[in-house]
Amino acid sequence: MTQRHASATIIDVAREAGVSKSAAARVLARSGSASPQTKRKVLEAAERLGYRPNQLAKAMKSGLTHTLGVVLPDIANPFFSAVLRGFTDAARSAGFEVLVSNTDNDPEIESSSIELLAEKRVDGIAIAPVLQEDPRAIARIADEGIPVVLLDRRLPSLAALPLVSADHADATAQAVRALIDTGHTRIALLTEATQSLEELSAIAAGPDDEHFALLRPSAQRVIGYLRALTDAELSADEHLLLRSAYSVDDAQRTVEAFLDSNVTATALHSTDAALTSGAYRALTSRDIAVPDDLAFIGFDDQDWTTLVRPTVSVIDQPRQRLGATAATTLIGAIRGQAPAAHDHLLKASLLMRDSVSSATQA
Amino acid sequence: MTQRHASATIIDVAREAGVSKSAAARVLARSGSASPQTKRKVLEAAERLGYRPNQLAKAMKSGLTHTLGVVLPDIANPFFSAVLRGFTDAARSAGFEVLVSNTDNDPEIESSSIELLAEKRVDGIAIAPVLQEDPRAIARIADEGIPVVLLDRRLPSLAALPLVSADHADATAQAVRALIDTGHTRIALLTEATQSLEELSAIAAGPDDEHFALLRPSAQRVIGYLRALTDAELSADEHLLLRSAYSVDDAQRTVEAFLDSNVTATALHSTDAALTSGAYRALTSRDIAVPDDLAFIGFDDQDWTTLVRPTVSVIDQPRQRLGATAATTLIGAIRGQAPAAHDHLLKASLLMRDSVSSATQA
DNA sequence: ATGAAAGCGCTAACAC
DNA sequence: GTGTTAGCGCTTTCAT
Repeated sequence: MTQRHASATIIDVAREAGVSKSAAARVLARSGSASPQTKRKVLEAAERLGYRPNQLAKAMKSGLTHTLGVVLPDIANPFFSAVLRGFTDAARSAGFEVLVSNTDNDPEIESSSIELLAEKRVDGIAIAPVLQEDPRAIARIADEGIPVVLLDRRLPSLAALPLVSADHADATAQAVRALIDTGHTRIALLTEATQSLEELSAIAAGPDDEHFALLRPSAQRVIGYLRALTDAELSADEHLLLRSAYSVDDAQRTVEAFLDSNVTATALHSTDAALTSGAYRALTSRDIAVPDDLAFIGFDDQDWTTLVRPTVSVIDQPRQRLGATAATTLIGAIRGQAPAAHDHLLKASLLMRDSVSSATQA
Repeated sequence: MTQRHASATIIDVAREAGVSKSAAARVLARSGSASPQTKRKVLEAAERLGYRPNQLAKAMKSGLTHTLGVVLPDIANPFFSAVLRGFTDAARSAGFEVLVSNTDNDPEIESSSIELLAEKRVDGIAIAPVLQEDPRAIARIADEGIPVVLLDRRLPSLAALPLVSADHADATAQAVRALIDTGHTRIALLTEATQSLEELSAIAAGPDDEHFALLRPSAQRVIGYLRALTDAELSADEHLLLRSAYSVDDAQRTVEAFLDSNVTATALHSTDAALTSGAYRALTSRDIAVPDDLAFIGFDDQDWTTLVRPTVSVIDQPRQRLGATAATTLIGAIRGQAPAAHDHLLKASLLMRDSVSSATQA
């Protein structure tokens, strides 16, 4: 059976059916008209030959590949793999395939990936951009009119592009509010943000303007923290802002140092997945009784959070929905629809579990 | 700046440079020869116009898209997302892009995905096939000469296709041997396999023949268990084979029922990721002291296994390497190289942690 | 060294 | 209703 490659073309089908190329094309693409006879002959010939339309040729004619590109830092990361899942599902149900790229947060790889996707003529691209100064590859394709949507984060020079992300400030605010509601007033926040408390406080006091919109997710989350405190008439304390790099180990060290210090807090919220793992390790290594000595709310619904005891309360981002929204936004743009909104900020939700006691405490 | 779509073509470049289409083509593809002058003029024109080669057109001519397809049950599953990561990395460094599809273990979706990938003329396809009777879509593309490699599992009717997977039998044997070495003789095995102990024992007693090769991963793992027992002159006990569906909840129920029964065991090994989570939950819910009351070895190096106390020993499959091997095998086949081996069975490794006591026990 | 022209598989006017 | 033809962007003989 092993026949050599080269599947039948529309010409082969036409010959086999004894009709012209265009007659065959019309039947196969169900466009134009054809007599029942022709239709039958063509369909049978196609069946017999195992005809399979060549989408490359179609794309050359139509200018549409029905393929979307998605550029992510690391698809092995649970957050992005869930986003990708949502993205591919939404794409598929709209008749699009998905070309994926990893960047490992390397600007070089990012731009070459984007360039390649553009050469393959994808109809649109979703990008969780590397946080860098000069994302010229992104700017270029956007300039050329290829639909682009930003995922999870925005870059200052790319303010014009639509964004799909979680509402980072609200996410953290939810966690902090929940802690305040259960009686906590000394709430530590583990963050990747590097801005000073003054700087962040100034932005938190203002509206959600451009200044705010251009902050990284980590900084926006701190803003949510500060606003929740302010709403409850609590004041922020520099010593409760624990700074860590995006790394489990660094987060663990940071939290351990905090626990070993004489700064007191009754609750801790960590603002991303890696920080949450690191913080949890620190709590374990220092034998902290959770929630009695310290209440804890993590970030992202990682599977271990319900495997450990006590189970860990978390802020859960709608990961698959983020991906799906990015895909549908892109597809809308491809179809020439005016976007319903420039940005899509999806709300995260708080999953309350045992690492926060429900009882109000002193 | 927002100019309308349609990037410059080679004709535009030729005109801008004042040379013929073919001259421009030769320079841009660095094939054939061209005078230094022509070269310079063309390159400058291309630069000025922001020329970007159209890979669709190239593919139409060459018959090669430099795109690989990969069809997986669920890319949000950590095992497959790691495999995908390895796959895309290897593909990219060989100059290939990757088109992904999820099947959700639905045969319909699988075949339509494969069909679509074939229509897009991918150069090769890696598939972790849905376990079903009649994978005709796979058989068809393989018959047509499109390079195909199977990932993680093989289907009876697809014995001719190359396979890249972990050495499942060896993986479980490693775990069981380690338990035996620390003094255990009553070792329970949590498995998805549904075959009877007799049937499996018969296969375990034989060589790694076709019969063995066509078993599902879960059954191959049981074979490894049986062989490790035999090697240590221990006999298998039906009661120690705990059967569960592929689901955390079912695994938890199964293990709880076992713990509540009067069957005794001093060690437990769970043979895939979901079963491991479920088993761990059961151990927690029944307050089993690990490793003192029961030693435990899980499957797949999930991140929670080092977050819980005691940390959980696991069998770790080389996930990214599986993906990378699939990609390189495929690319080799595309380039017409005879495969180094029909199958690639990669060894898993045992990560010894605290859920097994190092001391030999009675 | 360079240009003209054919063709990859398909679609869409346009005639008949 | 059906066939002829041009052309999407590129590569590649083949002359010149």
